[in-house]
Order: sequence, then structure tokens, then C-alpha cells
Amino acid sequence: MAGSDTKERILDAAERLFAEHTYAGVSLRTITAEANVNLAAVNYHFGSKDALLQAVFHRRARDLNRERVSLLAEIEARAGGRPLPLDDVLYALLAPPMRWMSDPERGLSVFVQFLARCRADGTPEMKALLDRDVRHLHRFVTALQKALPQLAAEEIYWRLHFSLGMMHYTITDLSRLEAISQGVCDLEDFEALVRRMVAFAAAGFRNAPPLREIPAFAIGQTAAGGVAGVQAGMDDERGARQGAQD
Amino acid sequence: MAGSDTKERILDAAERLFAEHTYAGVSLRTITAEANVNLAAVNYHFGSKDALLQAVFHRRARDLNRERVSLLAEIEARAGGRPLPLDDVLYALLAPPMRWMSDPERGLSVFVQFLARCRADGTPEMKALLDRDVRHLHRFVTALQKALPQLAAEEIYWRLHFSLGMMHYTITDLSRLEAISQGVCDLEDFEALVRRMVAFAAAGFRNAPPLREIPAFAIGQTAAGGVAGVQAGMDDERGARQGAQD
DNA sequence: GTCTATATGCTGATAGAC
DNA sequence: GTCTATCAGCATATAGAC
Repeated sequence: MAGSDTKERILDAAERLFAEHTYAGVSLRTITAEANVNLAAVNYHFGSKDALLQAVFHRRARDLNRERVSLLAEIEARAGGRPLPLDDVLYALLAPPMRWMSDPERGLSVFVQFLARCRADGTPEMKALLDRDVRHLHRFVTALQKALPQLAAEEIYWRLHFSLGMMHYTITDLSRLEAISQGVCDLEDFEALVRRMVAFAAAGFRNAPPLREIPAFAIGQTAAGGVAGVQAGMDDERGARQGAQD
Repeated sequence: MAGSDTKERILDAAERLFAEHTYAGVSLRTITAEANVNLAAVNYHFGSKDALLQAVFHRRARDLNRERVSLLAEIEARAGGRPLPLDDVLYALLAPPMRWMSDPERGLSVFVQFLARCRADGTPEMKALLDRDVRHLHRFVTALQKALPQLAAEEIYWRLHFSLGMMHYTITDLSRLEAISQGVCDLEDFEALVRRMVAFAAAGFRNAPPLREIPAFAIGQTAAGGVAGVQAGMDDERGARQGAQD
């Protein structure tokens, strides 16, 4: 038990710390201290910090993939030859990571956050690991086209991108919504969250007009200095005041 | 010119490198080499690496805030006392960072990515800096309520969150869409991108049903091992195969 | 497998010449 | 303001006792 347990404890600690503090932001000393193992154990069991990162990834990626395949298959089977129900396809796309996030034992939850953090990290190894998920997304493109046959492929891609953004942001920045809503939104009810997310995305897929029917916006075209800037993570009144030089 | 130019060059280099490689992932040596200045210049001009980070933030945050305020004001003025047009409010929320992203001189573009990266970074200083943007978002909550008076506050918060996710993800992970669409989507046309994004979000705001009218999903409730898992950044077939142990 | 001790290099920060 | 030289500390990784 001893050896295997050490390995698992290292993986757990690394997963959690990487998810919270970035790959470069966590040292092996921090990881081994958190895992209550000796510093040298990481290099003994994994070879290097980089190899540890990949081990954290691969430990759960297999289960994730297996579960995803079964869910997709279930939807196709239910539909028979009929067009796929849009809401179900979007549910298959968005629900699984949300379920992982709500894992009461926190293990899967941490892994999902770890993966989201990996996307944000700039290390080449990370990129290489994550840039391989394109093939899988093509399954969803196909499924979405079966659900909305009249929609052009370009529109499918963009709306899929927007839907992934909703999910990704929910994984990484739910704390921000907490700060905004100040208790109005129940952030613990992941079942309701998934239903809201699917409904919002489905409405976008179904009801957004194609590009040619969207009018150009006339706002903010006047001022010489360009248009207002507001951004997800930074347009902060106090921050901007601090930044002001007058 | 010499001193001020050095400061600017350091800020430019730090902004770019932090955006790409994380705060912890970039050393002062890398920054000063990139900026073609002496290593000691950072500590002379800014005091510390941490202070440099904050300086990068504050350099452009003021302009960002100023532009945002003027755009919001323009929309309110155009509406007079009438209810605000939903699409315009969403345009005010989503368009500015997209415009910054499309800055041909790349300076503003890098800053937006820098800010998105800050959100992903776990350093306490970052968190403190970014957690102050809540007040500004309340303006948009109010504006959205004026645009959709019948919508409950809870729904407004969630849909605002989803819309911010679309924008945030577009800033950080547009390369993924490029990989998926393989040339079908034009990622250079930010004006079209903004129109698509606003249209998708507006459709979600307008047409998504409230929670009580969204049916629960029956998929994936059967298997003992839980439901499929698919996530934005990781469900990779090859990766999962590598992770498999059989 | 687990530990201590250590090798080697890079980190942020500073002192002091110019 | 800019440079060189250097500090003290921490990083990853490894060698070798137990």
C-alpha cells in the first residue's frame, strides 16, 4: 500500500495545487509537503515535474473519455434515425463537466478545474496535450448539424465556441458571479445550473439570426479615441481610479 | 526620452510575457532581455516584480474605464426615458474588449489578453486587483433589467455570467475554434464576431425559458458509474487512450 | 521505497561604480 | 539612470545510505 498510496497522494496534491496556482507557480517542495511525502518521491515515482503534470492529466482523462462516449451513444440511440434533439446534444456537451464539478468528494471537481487551468497555462507541453481534443469536438459538430440541419457550418462552429465559453467560464470564474449576485444565485445547485446553461445555449442556437440578418451597431462609432472598453476581468472602478494619473 | 522609454519598454515586454506565460512563469531576466534594458532597471523603476505587475495593470485600466463609461452613457442618452434596447446593452458589454483585441497595433490586444490571464492566475495580488470590478458590472445588471423588465434578477445574473463567459473564452481560446473549424470561420473579422456574439447572447436572454419551465434531462441517469464527461479543454481521444491502462 | 545530503543553476533584489 | 557584481534563497534533480 505504501508506494501506491504515495503516488496517489502526490497526484492529488499536484492536481489541486496546479489547479489553484498554475504549473510554474507551484514547486515540488510545496507539492510534497502538501502530500506528506519526501521531496525526492516525485522524481522517483514520476521522473520529473513535467512528467508529474502529464500523469495528473492522464490519470482521469481515460474515465472522462469513456463516460463521454457512452453519453453520446445514448443520445444517438434514443433518437434512432430521427434528427437529434438540440437540447439533448447540448446537454451532452455541457452537463458532464458540470457534474464533475459538483462531485461531493471533490476529486473530479479539482480535475476539471485543473484542466481549465491547463488551458490558461502557456507551457508548450500543456498546449500539446490539449490541442488534441479537436477530434472529439467534431462529433459534437456533427451532432449539432443533425439537430439543426438548416444552420450553416460556420454558424455551428461559432455557436459551439460560445457554448464552450459559457461552460469554461463557469468552471474557472464562478466566484465572480457569486460576488455580483450577492446570494441571489444558488451556486451549489449544479442540476439547475446545467438546465439554465443548456436552455440559454439552445435559445442562442435556435433563435440567433445568421450574420447577414444582424444589423451593424451604430454605437460608439463617433468618438475619435475609439470605443468604450469594458472587459470581463478588469474594468474596475477603483482600479481605474488608481490607474488615473490626475 | 531615455528613462521614460525604458519604463515603457519594460511595461510592454512584461504585458506581453505575462499574458503569454503567466506571472510565475516569467522571470525578470526574461522581461529585461526582451525589453533590451538592464536587469536592475525593473527594481529601479518599479521596485519589485509585484509592483511591475500592478503597473502593467494600471497603465491601461484608466483608459479602459473611461471608454466604457462614455459608451454606456451614449446608450442611455439615445434611449432617453424609454427601455434600453437589449442588443445595444449587450453590445456595450461585449464589443469593447473585442475592439481592443482587434487593435492593429497589438498594444491593446495584448492588454486584454493580459487581463484574461490575470483572472486565471492564482496570485493573491491579482485576485485583489480583479475582485474590484463587481461594482462596474452592477451597471450592466441595471441596464439589462431596464431592457428586460419582466426577467427575474436571478436570471439576469446567470445570463450575464454566460455572456461574459462567451467573451472571456473568445479572448483566451480563439485558437481552439481555429483548430476545430479549419478555416471555415474568419477569426480576423472582429466586427462580424461581435455581431454574432451579441446576437447569440441576445437570443439567450430573450428566448431562454425561466428555470421552472426547463424540463429535467433524462439522459445519462441510468449507468451506475455516473454520466459521461466531456470538458472544454481535455476530452481528447488520443490523450484518453494514452491514459488508458489496458 | 524512503530518506538525507547535496549538486547545479536560476530567482528576485541590492550595493556601489560610473 | 544605467551598469556590473553579487547576495541569499529557492528551484529541480540526483547520488547514495538505510
